[in-house]
Amino acid sequence: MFIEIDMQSEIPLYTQLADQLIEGIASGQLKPGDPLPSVRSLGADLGINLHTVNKAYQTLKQEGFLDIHRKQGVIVRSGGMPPITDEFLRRMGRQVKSLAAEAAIRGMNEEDFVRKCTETYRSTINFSGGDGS
Amino acid sequence: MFIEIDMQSEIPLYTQLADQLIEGIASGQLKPGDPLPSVRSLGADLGINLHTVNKAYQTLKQEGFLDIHRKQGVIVRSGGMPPITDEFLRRMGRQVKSLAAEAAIRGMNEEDFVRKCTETYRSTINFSGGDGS
DNA sequence: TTTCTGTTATACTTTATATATAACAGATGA
DNA sequence: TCATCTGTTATATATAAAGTATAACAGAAA
Repeated sequence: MFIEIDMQSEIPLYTQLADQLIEGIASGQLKPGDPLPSVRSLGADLGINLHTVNKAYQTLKQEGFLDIHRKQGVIVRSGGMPPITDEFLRRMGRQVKSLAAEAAIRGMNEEDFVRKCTETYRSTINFSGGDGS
Repeated sequence: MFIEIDMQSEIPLYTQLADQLIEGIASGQLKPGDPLPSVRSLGADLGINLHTVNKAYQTLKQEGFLDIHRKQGVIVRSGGMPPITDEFLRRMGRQVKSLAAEAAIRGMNEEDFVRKCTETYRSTINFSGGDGS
């Protein structure tokens, strides 16, 4: 796996894990139907508890990014990803607003702010593992 | 004050307060040199403890957005706001990356994502209280 | 039957968040 | 001088979040 956990970070471990799984899906490193490691093996790999892994899995299952079957285990959802919701737009708006305010105070103008957001979006969805087939 | 605290939110109270003060500075509702309410009066106004207010004030003082003098009390920093730092760029990059990944998965393309960021930046720094003088 | 799976349950520790109360020293205004 | 307000510090408490540890269960697979 490509997951890297920073034990010194102030960001909760299960949040770091869930974020990186989301980013893996967005970048194409994880494709619909792809199996994920078991909570025990991934926990052992990352050096964290299986319940911490399970909390990340459950969160992403609840939000519709993962499916968990008795047979196949944990897989990336293959029946279509969740759409844009009002809840997501509100959450994105709140976080971007907070960042934009601090950026503006620090002297970052609209052009630079938007450029940074654009570049970040592109670097997030474009991963070298993708092929043009 | 224009501060509104949501007691039901999962976001810590001192974070809500600090965020809204930052947004007040960015929008021009709070200008350099402007005095802020005392920790006791603002706490009473918002219905929260003075230590919670103090934690928000201390955080913003530490980051360079506020000054606290024995005489003038708490005021918006008038000697120049903190610049763009590597730490800020990293933090912004991390948060935008997380949002961009989820947005892309949910079907929001680059154009819509960037538009939302642009509109949010503009609505953050443009406040009706500003005049063109 | 053994092994692996997700899941649930219980218990525990540590940290973060928030409040309550009190006290102190500097500054202010009557 | 005296009362009041300021930020600040200290102590204590309560609650929740985060993370770990251990165990057990039932379904599936070899």
